[in-house]
Amino acid sequence: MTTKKRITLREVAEAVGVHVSTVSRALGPNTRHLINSDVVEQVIRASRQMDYRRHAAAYSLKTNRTKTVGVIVPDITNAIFPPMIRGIEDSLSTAGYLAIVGNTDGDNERERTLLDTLVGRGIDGLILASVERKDDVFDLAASESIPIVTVNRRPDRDSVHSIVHDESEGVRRALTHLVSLGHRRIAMIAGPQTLSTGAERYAAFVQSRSSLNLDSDESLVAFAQAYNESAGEHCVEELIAAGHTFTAILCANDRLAVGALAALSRRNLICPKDVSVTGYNDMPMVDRIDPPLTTIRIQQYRMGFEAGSMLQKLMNGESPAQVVVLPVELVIRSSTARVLDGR
Amino acid sequence: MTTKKRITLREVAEAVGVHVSTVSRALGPNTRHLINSDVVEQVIRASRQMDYRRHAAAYSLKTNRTKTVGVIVPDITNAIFPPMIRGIEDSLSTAGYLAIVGNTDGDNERERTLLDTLVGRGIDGLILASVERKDDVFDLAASESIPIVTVNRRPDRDSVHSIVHDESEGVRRALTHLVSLGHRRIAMIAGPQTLSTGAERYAAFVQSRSSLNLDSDESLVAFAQAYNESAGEHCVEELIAAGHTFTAILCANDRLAVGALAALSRRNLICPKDVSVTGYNDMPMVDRIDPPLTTIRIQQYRMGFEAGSMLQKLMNGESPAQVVVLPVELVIRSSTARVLDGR
DNA sequence: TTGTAAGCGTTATCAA
DNA sequence: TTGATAACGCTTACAA
Repeated sequence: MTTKKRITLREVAEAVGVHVSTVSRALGPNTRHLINSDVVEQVIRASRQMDYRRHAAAYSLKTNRTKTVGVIVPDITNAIFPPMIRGIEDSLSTAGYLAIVGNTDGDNERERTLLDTLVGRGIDGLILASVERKDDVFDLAASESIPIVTVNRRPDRDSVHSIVHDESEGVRRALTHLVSLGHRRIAMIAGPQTLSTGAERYAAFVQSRSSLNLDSDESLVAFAQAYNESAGEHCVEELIAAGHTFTAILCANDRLAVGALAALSRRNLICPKDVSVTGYNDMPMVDRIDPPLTTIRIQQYRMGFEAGSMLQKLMNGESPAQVVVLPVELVIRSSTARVLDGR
Repeated sequence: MTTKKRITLREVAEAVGVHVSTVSRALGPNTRHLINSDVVEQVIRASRQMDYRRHAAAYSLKTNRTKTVGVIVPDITNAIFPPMIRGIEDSLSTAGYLAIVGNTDGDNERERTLLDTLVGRGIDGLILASVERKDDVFDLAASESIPIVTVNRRPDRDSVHSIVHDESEGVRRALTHLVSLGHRRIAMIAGPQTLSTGAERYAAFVQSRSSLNLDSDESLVAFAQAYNESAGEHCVEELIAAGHTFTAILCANDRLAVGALAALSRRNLICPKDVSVTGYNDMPMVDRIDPPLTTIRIQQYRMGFEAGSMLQKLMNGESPAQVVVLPVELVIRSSTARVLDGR
């Protein structure tokens, strides 16, 4: 119950026997050089010993910087986000920034309120993992003219800083892999076309399919309304209902793939014997499901880390590369297999 | 690119033609009554129209309150936490509090750093979901004399405010359910005994087992080192290796149960035909696994909400009930079935 | 009912 | 190299 009193600059100054401003300067890495090094030494020792910690509010009031950035994710439950957040935190904390992460559950209203609270608190920067191709919240945030970086997705707009993955390459690899196993009639469960990942993966599919000379039947594509399991199930039903045959399904996302797997087994179609399935993201646990999922691995942690660094540059007034495109990797597991009968 | 300028009290005051302090009072719900209601009206209208927002740092500096609370969870990936966090946020936001949630991944060092950053920033209160029975971080936080509420778990200490569930009742229900299906030899996978939930559920098992007159063979209990799937698998191996027979396993947690299921099927034991399994928590997805898990449902959202309310009372200097114990519910699904042969 | 003024802990400008 | 001082935007005695 020892109510620790907060130590202020003034107290440190008194202890050392110098003026407050001297202490302030001695403690700031950028102003330290102005002060006699013995004094700096003394000040640092004293502040350490007295357990001085800068009063964040006072600092903010004076400098108008909070050393805080907001992070908005669509769904914290989605296992790809925690590693990403960790990456963001790790890169930001080195420079003394704190990340406040908020979760929108895809609710646009909630996202707006969240942004409002964050801006109200005064954040120095914003990382958006939730952005849609046309995004009010992004526009709103941008109009506040605080630095923004989007991760994983990007809006249909120029001059947006973002960290994304090489979507075409990912789709191309998955498709090439399937083709190398003898598949020719390959269906796709495409993601929401309102998201850049959804649109780009679909475009890449169309593109790669033709460059690989595959049957390009439009009815072999089902569009999911959301990146979740039930949308995946629904799409499989749709594909089957359309009456077309296929020996493989390329899914725009692991959760869609998980749903697809469930729907297939409900139809007594065995994966991979009857139909091969690929996912996208390599989220945690997909190596533990039945069958372990062949998927495209993205760099979750790194994506976050890079976003943090990019944002820091922006906040320092530098001009980092506008877009960083991270490479992806094909992870082959047991949900894909050689096609059985010649076709 | 319209750099919106921040509106200050002074500007609102000028617009209305009164003094800053009048505006301040008119805007504060507690001081509003001091001001002529016409003026209040005017001030509110003006501030709305000018989009005034209180400068959080200035407010904090003056009042020494940040309207911010820290929330520390062990593992955000664990699906029981997001609903809980949502509950916390919802209850706190009504009073203008912002929750900053941090994730420790069970890393004690990280937890300490996190607490440090939070305290450094000045939080008005703390919610700990990560607490162990003996917990340095809790002690540290307590020594800062900021209000703390623990959720879901509690330390072995008196005078700790917390929201927990009725663990004995939960275990009792699960066990009674199994007994009602004819099971007599029931194993337990107990959770880490360093956590209150682990210890309490184990104690309840021992207690209920004797009051139900079951075989009380100590080797029918395996202790998991952590609440995760691999620990669950490991424990099943241990139980089987011990060579004892059992027709059911009561698991201290859903993730342990998921692991147990995996291990059983690897041993070609069918659940629930050969052995019934129960979980604990009713976390998302356990109704989708194979077989859908019989489990004890805890109130994740409500737990968070109550924690938020309790903390608010504490922060207001009130004295809420020290411990709130929430009731649990048995959810019967397909992982439990009547025992086959008389035994 | 409203105004005055002090002060929260910093940083930054200016002088010394 | 250091000190004095003002200012950041707000709340809150105290006065009027």
